[in-house]
Amino acid sequence: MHKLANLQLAIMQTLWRRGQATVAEVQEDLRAERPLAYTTVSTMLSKMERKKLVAHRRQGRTFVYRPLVEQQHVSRSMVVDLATRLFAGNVTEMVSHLLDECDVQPDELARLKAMIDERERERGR
Amino acid sequence: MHKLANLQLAIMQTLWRRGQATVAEVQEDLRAERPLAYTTVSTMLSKMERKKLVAHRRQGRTFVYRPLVEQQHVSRSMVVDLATRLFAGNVTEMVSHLLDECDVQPDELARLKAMIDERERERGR
DNA sequence: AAGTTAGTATTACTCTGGTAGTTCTTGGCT
DNA sequence: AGCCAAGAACTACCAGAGTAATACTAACTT
Repeated sequence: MHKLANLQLAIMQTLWRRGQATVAEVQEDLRAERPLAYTTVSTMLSKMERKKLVAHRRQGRTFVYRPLVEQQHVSRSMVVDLATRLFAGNVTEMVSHLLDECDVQPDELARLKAMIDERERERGR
Repeated sequence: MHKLANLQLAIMQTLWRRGQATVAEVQEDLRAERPLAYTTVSTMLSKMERKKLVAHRRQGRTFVYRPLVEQQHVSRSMVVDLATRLFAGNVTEMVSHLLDECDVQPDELARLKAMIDERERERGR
């Protein structure tokens, strides 16, 4: 069960997006949102490596990191975890809160309904 | 923006459910899921009081705690926070993951669709 | 009145996440 | 060959969550 904290998740996001990245690249990607010292990113990546979230290989003198866990996997476990802790797994309530707060576009709603129909059909069989 | 960690959220849940509670009651409620020393719960409540999450009044020699933040409020901010951090606010994706993992009953799906229809109607006007 | 006990107050310790400075190393350039 | 700079390694520090033992206090019981 992988549950990532704020910064660690942000770092994983850039690794997922790029496939792999050096410390400098991760730092660059995060700069706009949160400007961090080079060594901060580096330290974090080391800690994440200890936890088997990422791995690195050498390329010349620099390290190139790659993710070891899948985005899908992490997303799911975090979403489910929150749903469990907040609503005892009551999905409807969770979705309700989601729709309340983020104001969702009509086409988004349509897509959602389509998705649900899909599931219903699968279930029905 | 209130973002509660694991135990603190669990404690809030019991306060929300009961309206108010003593340390002993909270401890009892949590016992099944996580057996904690009386003083652990007590310490935690003190810390939460410093953060204005709860308040207490005396009743005889014992403290009765009550929540200072609303469940709705906390739920929403935590859900939205996660949606933002995981999916850049893409609600559909979040719901998709939700439905993937928790396997949802048909009547639950129906209720979800109904809810979406509701929103569509509101939006349409 | 004195002792037991339920409960609060105090203190302390560990772990993880986050942040970064300082030092060491080495590859590339002149 | 020797220097320079980029990057890794090491060390350190703080805050917050979680966990609990110990010390103190006052209420009830006999």
